[in-house]
Amino acid sequence: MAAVLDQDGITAAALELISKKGYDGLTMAALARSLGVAPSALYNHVSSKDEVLKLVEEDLMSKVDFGGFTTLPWEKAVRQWAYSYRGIFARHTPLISVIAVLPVTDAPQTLAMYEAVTEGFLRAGFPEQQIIPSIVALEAYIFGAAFDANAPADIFDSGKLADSTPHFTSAVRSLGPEKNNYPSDLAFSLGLDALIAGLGALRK
Amino acid sequence: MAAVLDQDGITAAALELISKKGYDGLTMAALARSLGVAPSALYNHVSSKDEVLKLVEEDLMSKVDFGGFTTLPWEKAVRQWAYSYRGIFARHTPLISVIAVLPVTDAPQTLAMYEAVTEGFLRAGFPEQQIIPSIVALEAYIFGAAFDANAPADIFDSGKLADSTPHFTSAVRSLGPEKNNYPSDLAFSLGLDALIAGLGALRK
DNA sequence: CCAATAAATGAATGACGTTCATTTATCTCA
DNA sequence: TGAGATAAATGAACGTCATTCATTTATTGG
Repeated sequence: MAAVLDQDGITAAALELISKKGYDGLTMAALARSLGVAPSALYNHVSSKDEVLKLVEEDLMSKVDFGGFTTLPWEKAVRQWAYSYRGIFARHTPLISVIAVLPVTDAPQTLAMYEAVTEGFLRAGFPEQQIIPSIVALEAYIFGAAFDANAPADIFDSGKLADSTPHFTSAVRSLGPEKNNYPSDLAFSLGLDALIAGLGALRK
Repeated sequence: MAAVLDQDGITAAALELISKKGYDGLTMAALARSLGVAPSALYNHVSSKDEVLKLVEEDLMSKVDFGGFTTLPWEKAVRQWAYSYRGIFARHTPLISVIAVLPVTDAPQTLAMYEAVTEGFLRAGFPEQQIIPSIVALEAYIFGAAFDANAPADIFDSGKLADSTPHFTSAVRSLGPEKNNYPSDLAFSLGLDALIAGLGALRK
């Protein structure tokens, strides 16, 4: 029979569906409909919805910009990589719980990224044993920050409990003249600088 | 009618169910069964499963140890708080996507924690405007690290693609004589030290 | 040209969260 | 004491999912 479907097409359709309807809109039925096919037909090409998510994840990983590790000083390369990584996964937070625990075996794009980042760390003078822990720490921060980037502006509104949390409430107010100015970007930059400085000191 | 149920009982039952069967086992039906009640009875006390998750979250927040902020030097207090926070949520990662985006309004335990942490930062000499961004950065790292703590030991096994990722594969091997020695704890300590050093420099 | 195979179909299944009309027990107040 | 009013529990029913499977259909290779 004419191959209407394949994994690449499914991945592309899933990405488009996610961008239009979000992760709630990503159902096997909706995915099949967008491909003009019955839901059960998808199972000839993927074994489960989880595999669809893995395909999407790999595709996203290939879009993370790690090019700086061959052209820029280490600090700038890390910053560029981290911003790109966070920017992409901030719009795909439901994938983070999958990725963070997913073995890299048979995830070529993910491995390619790790290889490039590792090379960049080596070139910058990191001892080999420090590299993986450093990358893990950076990734943890990036994933956490990706969640943050989706927080509503009023996440720190203490509401009617403001009286019992005076210092916190005042600190929130101090962020700007407008109430509830959530500092996701400022915080990301602040923490990233700290991590870069602290990890950078591990170089020999 | 005799009040068989209330929010505290539901929260406690949910926590026990989670600890025994994990988050997959936390269904409204299972929760009701563990309370000796019909599923629909739960809806007299909570408006949705999401509210159950919020109740669980608040309960966990009350268990995070932020006591050091009144008794220890800032660095040690942050470390104690961060380890406690990560330790608790590492076993509750499905909640992280909820928390990270949940307004603190009407979350008294969460607010109490933020108030204590804010006070600790003030006492340590942080400018008011730097405090919330610093906390946000630390929390991002803690949440990301909580995911990490659940990664399987062989997450970095490059498998048959090892040949195309020589530097990365070698860096992973360098971590220990045994293959696939996942450095979640080492990485957490490394990144946390970096963050503490970097953020600590913001004190006046 | 036929048989093997890959792919698509549609009906069915079993979880799951949630709703709702109804029943049941307790509390309030005359 | 007794009669509402009310809070709480019930069980049946829904709609939405992911997933399975027997069956049909089209293509391909020997």
